[in-house]
Amino acid sequence: MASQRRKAREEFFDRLDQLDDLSDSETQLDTSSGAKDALRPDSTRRSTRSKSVKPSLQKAASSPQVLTAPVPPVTLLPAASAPGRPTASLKRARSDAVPPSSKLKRNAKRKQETVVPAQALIFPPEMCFLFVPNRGLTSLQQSQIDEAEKHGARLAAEFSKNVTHIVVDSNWTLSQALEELPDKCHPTGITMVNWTWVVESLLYGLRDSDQHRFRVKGATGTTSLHQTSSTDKRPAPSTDHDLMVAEPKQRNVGQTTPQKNGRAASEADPELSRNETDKNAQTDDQDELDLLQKEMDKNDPAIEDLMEHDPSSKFEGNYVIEQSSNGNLEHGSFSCMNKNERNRSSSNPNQVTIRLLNQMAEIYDANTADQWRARAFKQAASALARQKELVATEEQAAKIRGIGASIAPKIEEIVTKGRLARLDEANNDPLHKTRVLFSRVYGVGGAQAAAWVAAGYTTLDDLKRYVGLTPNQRIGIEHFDDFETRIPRAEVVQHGLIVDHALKQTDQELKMYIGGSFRRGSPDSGDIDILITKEGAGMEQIQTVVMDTLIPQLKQQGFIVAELASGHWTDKETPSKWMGASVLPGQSIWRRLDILFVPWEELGAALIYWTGNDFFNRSLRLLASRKKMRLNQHGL
DNA sequence: GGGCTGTACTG
DNA sequence: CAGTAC
DNA sequence: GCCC
DNA sequence: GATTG
DNA sequence: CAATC
Repeated sequence: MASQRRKAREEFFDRLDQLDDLSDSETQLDTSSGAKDALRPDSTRRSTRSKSVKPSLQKAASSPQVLTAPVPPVTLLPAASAPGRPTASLKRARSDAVPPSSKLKRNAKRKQETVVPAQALIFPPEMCFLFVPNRGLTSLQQSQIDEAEKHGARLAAEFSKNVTHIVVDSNWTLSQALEELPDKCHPTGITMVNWTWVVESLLYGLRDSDQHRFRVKGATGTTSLHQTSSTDKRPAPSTDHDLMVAEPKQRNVGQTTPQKNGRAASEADPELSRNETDKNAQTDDQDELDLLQKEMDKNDPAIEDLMEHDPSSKFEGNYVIEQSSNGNLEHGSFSCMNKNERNRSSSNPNQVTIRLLNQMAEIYDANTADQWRARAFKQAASALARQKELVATEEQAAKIRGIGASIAPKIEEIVTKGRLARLDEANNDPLHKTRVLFSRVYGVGGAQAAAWVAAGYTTLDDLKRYVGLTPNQRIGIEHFDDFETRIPRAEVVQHGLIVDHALKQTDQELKMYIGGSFRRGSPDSGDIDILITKEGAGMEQIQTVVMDTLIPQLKQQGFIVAELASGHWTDKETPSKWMGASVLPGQSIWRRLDILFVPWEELGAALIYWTGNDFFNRSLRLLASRKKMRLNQHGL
């Protein structure tokens, strides 16, 4: 029986291994084999908790019957309408014993190389920096400059021949920066970079300045002002590969465990040719590879550590799950098994339809809290997003999986009339609009919104004045716009760097990853998801260090400005996440920041979860459950 | 008809 | 426990 | 609302 | 999908 | 096999 179980799990992973990338409505994920390997019980899963498995072997029925629990009675009070069905609680058999048997050598090796003496020289003596601006600096900037100096940076007080690098505040444009410089000086041949370059170099070793994100805003070339470097001819050269996340334009060339490939990678790794897809991009690929390689040779823990590497964590069986008989499962319909078609939303001919369908979903979310109907509309919209052609007729629409008898005619209606009566109806209803508005506040959902509307409130201001808001809701209202503003990818990095910096001061061994849409390669994100882990560490240790040291420090620094949820210790459970808000130095907009405490053992599963997206996770978990397994953020 | 992911935090 | 969020 |  | 007619 | 649950 135990072996059957094991086999099932093996198969589950094998299937996953066949995937090149994941389905995602917006972006493509470079499925890191890292995550998969991490989750995979290293091939020969020895009797995972098998004793605990045995007793409950009877049948799936022994596992939480909650699955069939009746929907609780719905009361008439608006606020109480349609509560979610209680979810099954898992029987958990947490194993904290059983140390990882085989650390991957890969990792061990990497480890070694990674350890850099604290005060290593980062900037070679021939470099000379001029910072722009070089007065009126924020304390953060000043300390960064100090730090740079400690690591070998030579500073110039003003422009001179000696200057090799002009470092411009990341928020400044090129023209702004030039005004700071003497007119006559023509910084030809001098490298212009933005501040990020220095910060990243400090944290991770000298960065290649010839990268997009180090460009001064408004500059055309990557580096030298008037030097037209031929490397800039291509429209979008290397972007983020040292971030090791989804490569926006082409298939990910780099291995997910690049450090292992060493030089050989660029030569004749069969893996690479397998990945080769775009003949025209050959040179680009080569260049990118070289760049990537350079980074790897320098082998900084680099941002690579921020997001992705091969953690070689291993999974410890956590759940007592049932293996009843069960035959084979056809899985033609799991979106988690599809590649992402990368149909850029901007170019999707069904754009309008998608938007309206999503609005329909919003209605059911906020108005009637009908999660299933809302879900159906969202899935239908998502299905349309995957179409390459305009879907104009009911017949066309009905063929698409996820679109049925009710939505199909709506699609035709939208395409022919440009509008949807049902939606107009709702939009003309001020009560509906107010409900939707209210439920957009952080901490307010459909039920609360409906209750407030029913009580006669119509504006956010009303709520502030007359309603007993929870602290979180108050923050949600105060920063309503902030929290709805998308976060540019570059800013996500900034937040990540600040956290990472503080992290390293706390304990060099702590590692962090940025997850969420950032990790999926999105050009912008709704919030910032950060996973913190440490080799060999458990949840308690990480939670403690983060809550006792990291968070207070970041608060004191003014970076963390709000705490929305931080959990509390109980007899049995250690808090596993922190949610709050952060602000970049010198800025005013608050960003939603989530920090997750991830035990080393669970890194793989945690990465899967926190990389998402929603649809992907749900699909993958559903797939697991059909196989009589359960997947969550802790493991399979 | 019955399922639709599975969990954590707040009040 | 319901509501909300991830 | 969709799917099985 | 299972049941029903 | 389609309609129904």
